[in-house]
Amino acid sequence: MREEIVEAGQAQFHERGFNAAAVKDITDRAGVPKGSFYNHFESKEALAIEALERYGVSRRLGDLADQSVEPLARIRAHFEYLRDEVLGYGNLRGCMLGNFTTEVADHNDSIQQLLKQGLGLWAERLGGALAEAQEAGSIPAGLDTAMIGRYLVSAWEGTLIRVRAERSPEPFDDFFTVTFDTLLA
Amino acid sequence: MREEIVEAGQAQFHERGFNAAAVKDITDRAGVPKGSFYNHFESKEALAIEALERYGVSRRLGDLADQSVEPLARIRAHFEYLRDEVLGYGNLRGCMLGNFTTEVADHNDSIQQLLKQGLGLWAERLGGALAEAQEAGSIPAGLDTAMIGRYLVSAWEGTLIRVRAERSPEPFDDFFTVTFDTLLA
DNA sequence: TTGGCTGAGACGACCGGTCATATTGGACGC
DNA sequence: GCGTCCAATATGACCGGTCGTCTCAGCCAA
Repeated sequence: MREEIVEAGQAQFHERGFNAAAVKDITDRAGVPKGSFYNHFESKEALAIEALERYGVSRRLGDLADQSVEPLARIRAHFEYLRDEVLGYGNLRGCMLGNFTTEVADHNDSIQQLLKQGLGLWAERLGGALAEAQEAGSIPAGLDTAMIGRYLVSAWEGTLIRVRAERSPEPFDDFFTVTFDTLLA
Repeated sequence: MREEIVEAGQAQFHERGFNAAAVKDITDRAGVPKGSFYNHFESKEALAIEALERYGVSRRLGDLADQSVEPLARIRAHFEYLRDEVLGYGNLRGCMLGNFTTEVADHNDSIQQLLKQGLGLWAERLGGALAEAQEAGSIPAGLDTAMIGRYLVSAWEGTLIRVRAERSPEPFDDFFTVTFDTLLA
């Protein structure tokens, strides 16, 4: 039962956002009685924290360190994976890390800390793969790879905002073209 | 009285987001009785739409077309203006366009349309200034300026997400350095 | 019988919106 | 200029609904 609640929670938070996703919506989706919720979670916030942690894992940051794939190709595949997920949602929902930052982070220190770590880790992993790409001579030698990694997190999160505003995958094209054909070329 | 409500609405929506900003919070902040609200606005959503339009105007996109300033300097000044505003909020709040996109756009077509237009206009203006900079020889000749304009909107919105997650202005440094010293250099 | 777990529904707070009544401002007539 | 009337606006209590959380009666296993 607990597992069903976590999955349902993640889906509802992702789809509606934290405030608009009611505990009742989550338990309905999980097919469990609403009263049972507090037998498993201390609060709605506690579930949100667990859902965010699960989401972070599903970003598959490990792929960015996969030595069997060329660094630049890894980075591209990573963003393609993320893009394809959003395409599967019909260009809705965005990224849970970005969504929660926007809706919750200013007012909730626990969640803000978690998001800071999550986004920071992602940027770091990107920076790592970029450094490898630089060593391999795939990207210009003068780039500060840690900084570019951070910039790409920004560019990606913003791309998702545009995808949602436009309800179109076209901003992804901008991201891939400018990132790989201009910035990293 | 109506003006007070609009200003209070904009402040509350910006600070708390659409769902968490109650009509009562807005009227309290405006110093008007709650019942008066519906004499001036049909609904909370109607106020949000007006607040968003006001916010769009306050982005001062006209500055991007100011012929008395060099194009690249205009662009930089434009982002510095936006950055300074966020610094004034203590690295909280983000951009209302991005915030509403994240929280509301998936579920509200009217607001989604408005946000699409708002972000699109901004990208277009940036693209225009970039094209001028390119003609002036300030940025590389091979760049697709319209696409870069769109990419910069993404990079900026994502930068604001990181600023909020980290509660730190450092992501702005990444933005300015990578944008002006790498991407447009 | 006892102890632990479960879950339906109660609880108090909050929400957007309504509406009967009160107040105000402007137009008109003297 | 002043008084009256009416339309417009203001007001705050109320409405029905939703919300996160908690409680306690019921159930089940040992």
